[in-house]
Amino acid sequence: MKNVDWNEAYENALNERFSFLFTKELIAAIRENGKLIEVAEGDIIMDLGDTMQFMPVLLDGAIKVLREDEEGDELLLYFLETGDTCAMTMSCCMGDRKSKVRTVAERDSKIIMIPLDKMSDWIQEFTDWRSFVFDSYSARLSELLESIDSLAFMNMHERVYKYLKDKMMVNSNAELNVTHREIASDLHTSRVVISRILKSLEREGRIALHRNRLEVLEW
DNA sequence: ACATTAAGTGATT
DNA sequence: AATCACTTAATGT
Repeated sequence: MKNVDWNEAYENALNERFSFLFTKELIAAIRENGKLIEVAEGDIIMDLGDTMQFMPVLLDGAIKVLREDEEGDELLLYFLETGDTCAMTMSCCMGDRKSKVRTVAERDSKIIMIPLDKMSDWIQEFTDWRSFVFDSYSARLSELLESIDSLAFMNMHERVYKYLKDKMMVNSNAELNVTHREIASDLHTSRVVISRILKSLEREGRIALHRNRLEVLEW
């Protein structure tokens, strides 16, 4: 995780990706106040208990958001994609400033960090910022409900397949660099169970298996 | 050649 | 679906 300076390429990316969402004035304010960071795949961006000082806006890449218990067992909540922001930070603005989730870079990503003290100002000042914040909050809530549904109503077989499809979507790649162990950890089950399910998906011709890698053939 | 790590599988609960 | 126990396969040193 490293800080980078704004340059033309980043400004262009900001303009391109957000011009249909944000006004010129807001984009200028983001450019003025936002700090840029780059993270590499696998980097932990925020961990449990970390104090939030910035609201992250994903400029490029993908991030996975995980819950963790005392023993270190994880559960994937959802993925964030370009243009998304973290709902945890928003709840932090309303009181508790400690993160209750862990965020890990799913792939190399670029993030704009907005200082939290801008949040309340901007919500009053820019209607487009206000919509963005509330829309993001509601989108994250929907995703959370979706993950509760899959946890409560889907069997492991379906959950694994959904996981693969989601992962494929955020990486825009049908080839996934992932181990059985990692999937097991994200879905909070054992490696053996994942291996068996993946094997049966392979027999159905829906995926191809390799070491440290698998390919989704049908979706 | 050897160690380490990932993945496959039968048996049991 | 989870766990154990063991095997096989791939990869690094």
